Amino acid sequence: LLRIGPFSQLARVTIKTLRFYDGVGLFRPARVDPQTGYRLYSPGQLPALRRIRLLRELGCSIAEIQVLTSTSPQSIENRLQAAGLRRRLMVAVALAEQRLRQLDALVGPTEAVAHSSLPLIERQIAPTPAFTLRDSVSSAGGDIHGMFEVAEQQVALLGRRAPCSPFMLLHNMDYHRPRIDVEVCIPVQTEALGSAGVRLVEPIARAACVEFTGEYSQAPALFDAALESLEGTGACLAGPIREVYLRFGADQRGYTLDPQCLANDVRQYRTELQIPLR
Amino acid sequence: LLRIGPFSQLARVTIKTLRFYDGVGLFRPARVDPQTGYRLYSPGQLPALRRIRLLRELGCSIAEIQVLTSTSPQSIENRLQAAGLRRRLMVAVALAEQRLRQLDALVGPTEAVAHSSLPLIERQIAPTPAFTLRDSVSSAGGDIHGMFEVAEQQVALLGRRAPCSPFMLLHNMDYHRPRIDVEVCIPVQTEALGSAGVRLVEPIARAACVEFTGEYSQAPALFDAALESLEGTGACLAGPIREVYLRFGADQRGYTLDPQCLANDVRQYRTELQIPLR
DNA sequence: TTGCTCCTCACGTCACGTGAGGTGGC
DNA sequence: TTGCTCCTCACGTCACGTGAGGTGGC
Repeated sequence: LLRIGPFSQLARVTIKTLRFYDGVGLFRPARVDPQTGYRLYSPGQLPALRRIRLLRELGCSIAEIQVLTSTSPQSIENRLQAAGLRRRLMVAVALAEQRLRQLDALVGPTEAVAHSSLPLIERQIAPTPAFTLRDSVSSAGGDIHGMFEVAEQQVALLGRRAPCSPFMLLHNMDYHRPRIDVEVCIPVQTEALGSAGVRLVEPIARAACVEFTGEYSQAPALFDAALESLEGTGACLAGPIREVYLRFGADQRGYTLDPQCLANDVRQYRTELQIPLR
Repeated sequence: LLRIGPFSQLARVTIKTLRFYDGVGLFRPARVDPQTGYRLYSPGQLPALRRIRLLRELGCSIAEIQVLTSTSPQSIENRLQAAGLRRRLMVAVALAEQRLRQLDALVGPTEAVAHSSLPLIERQIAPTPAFTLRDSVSSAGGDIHGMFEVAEQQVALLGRRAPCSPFMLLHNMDYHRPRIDVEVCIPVQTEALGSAGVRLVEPIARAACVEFTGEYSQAPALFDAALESLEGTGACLAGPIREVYLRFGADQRGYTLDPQCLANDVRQYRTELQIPLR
């Protein structure tokens, strides 16, 4: 059993949210220590909480979720309700897209400015087995660097490093926030699938790709420019954005990397941005 | 100058919202009667309010809108901000679509149930000049019938009725709400374009169409079924849904309709549902 | 006079977040 | 003992909505 802190990190919700859900009776801890009042959660409760969070993000109110999750999950009513959710979300998406068009009309024809010659290349990205570590970090600091250090050390212990570039998934698809939801990925050999922390990272059917040199802080602006230049094409974002580190710096404490992919000077760093489209 | 009530109807916002915006200084009435305290708005303020509402629906906070609308609308910062909005909305849409897929995965493969043989036909719909009347009405009552009566009477006065079926646009794209945003449309001859209340209703490049017989109350369920049966196709809702009244009842007070499109018995009503797709 | 609209002011709502003041565990 | 985590309780936030109690205009 986990205390509220570790459990909240696993579930990617705040402690405050867990206490709130306990208070309204939506999601209760597995056990409450009668001495201390500490809430204790079991990892087995994660799927239930994930379902609740999904429904919230789909626009359900707490009261609706109470109803949906209190009845047997296999009941027909439940499925019908789920169908209603589908419709609701489709409608929400359609309304959002309509507003997008209204916004474009309001701002006026985005002259040729944005459609400058950004060297966007469309590619397919193959599925990749990788050791991954996911966390919500400050977009400012060097937290991601630390995560890569830990991940490389773990892979070194595993002894199945694949000779490919490490990369990162940006799950919230948006650089412009104080905190971002990132998953750092170290490619490993296929045989390592099944080890703890290793998963098959999904392929991308259609990715718009750009490379850049130097500081990582350029990525957000480049991402914006890429989205802008896709404006008239009707393309939509279709999943987490990836940053692939072609040449980068590393501490190499407890592991060793191929010197070909390393650079001492930030100005020689080389990174590719991959934007999944539909 | 209009009092708050009529202005709120024109702008499709509540009186409470207008008072709230006045209170926080976001959107002020053109004049306030010093005697009564009555707020007086000019129709010329409508575009500004529409812009504010659009920004709200795009997810801007009141504070952000204050900043965006206080500077000159042509300033470069403003356009950049608008670009940021574009990104924000694209990201929101992508996240929503991702959740849609998660939902489908959660509910499990929607067996062959929904994909039953709904006779959906894809068609193009031509642009149509029409006299239109738009309002937010209760989805339960017969308010829409009343709107059609008024509209037909107006068109009779105009004397340019086109021999086509009247129809309705459901702007919120969702039947399942207490109040719906509808625009009733009476087709008129092209020459009537320019008369008050007459506009060219947009074409639909791709519409999924179904006809049904009898009570209008069947439309919501049919709409749901249509969306469900489109599930695997990747199609998205692309605009307001239309109901076309092929055969229907009418009071004909002050106007006369072609008997071919009329039915005395509800059971002989004939309606087509047109769902714009992308 | 009636019925409708408008006013202000205070409080409610929704899903949490913030912060104070205090305790438990290593 | 220190530093960290946890607790409760009360209040704050955001963008309005609700309702009371009262006035203006035809």
